[in-house]
Amino acid sequence: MVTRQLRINQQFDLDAVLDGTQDFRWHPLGSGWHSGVLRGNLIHARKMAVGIEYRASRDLDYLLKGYFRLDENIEDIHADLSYRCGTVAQLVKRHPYLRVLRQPDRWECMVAYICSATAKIEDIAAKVERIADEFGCAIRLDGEQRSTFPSPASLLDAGEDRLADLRLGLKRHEKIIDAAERIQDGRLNLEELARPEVCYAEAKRRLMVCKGIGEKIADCIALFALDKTEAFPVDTWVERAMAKRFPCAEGLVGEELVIWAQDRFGKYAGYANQLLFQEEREISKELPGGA
DNA sequence: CGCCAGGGTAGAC
DNA sequence: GTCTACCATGGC
Repeated sequence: MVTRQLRINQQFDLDAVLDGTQDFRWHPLGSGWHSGVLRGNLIHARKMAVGIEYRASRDLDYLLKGYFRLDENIEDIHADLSYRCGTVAQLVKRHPYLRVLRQPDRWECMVAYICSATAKIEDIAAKVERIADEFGCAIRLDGEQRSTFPSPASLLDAGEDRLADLRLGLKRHEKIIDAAERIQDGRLNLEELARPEVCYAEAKRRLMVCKGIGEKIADCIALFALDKTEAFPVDTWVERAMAKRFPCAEGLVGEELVIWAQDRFGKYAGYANQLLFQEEREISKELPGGA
């Protein structure tokens, strides 16, 4: 067991980062602590003045640096986005600590977003947790027990019926099994798609072959798990946010809107996407029912 | 009880 | 190409 401080030499706020809802496997523990599962590691973390403090079974500094994208300079990205778009410049000021996570378990991320269609955030988290608790391995830390996320092989082993018993809704068990089979037999290789040589469009195309993965979910996986920062997932929130702020993009649907956004926001369109998403969510929290 | 919540798909026109 | 019903589940 280790307790470590990870010093972060750039603007960073763990609470704000985890308030973004890209990774569904974090929940609050009280007293500012958060519990999460990263690549099979149970971790307890809290915000510090100059970074974070965490407890885990081993040193996770390297893993966390990748996860939080500390290898890139967020200020440069903010500057680029702000130069390209005044509207996004305002959003950067309002959400300076928002980050796009690079999720280390690509498979888990894929399953999580397959579970995301027409579900509320808490429901998605609950579904992912149910899958882990049922088919993953128990892991413990300081009296808390959670579960690793099961591999494709583990889920195939368990079988579609047992997955269906979890009541994931919208025939998600079929879609998850289909994805697991593709990974298992090599038709789909997430590690390869994550390589920089594989471009965004190609990665997205390969993902969309899978059952239950359309434009939006493919973009989520590409952005959060495959390191394609130009991915631009258009859900109902982003659609609303865009309609309000970019009347000139009115009428664009599906891929047309994605291309428009990438043209305007550039290589880090995904960051602009998350800023729009976060802002829209906060607005709706403040004014329930407001258009 | 009716409504809605991070979409995707097949079938109809 | 665009529109529609349907897919399930839980919470309010």
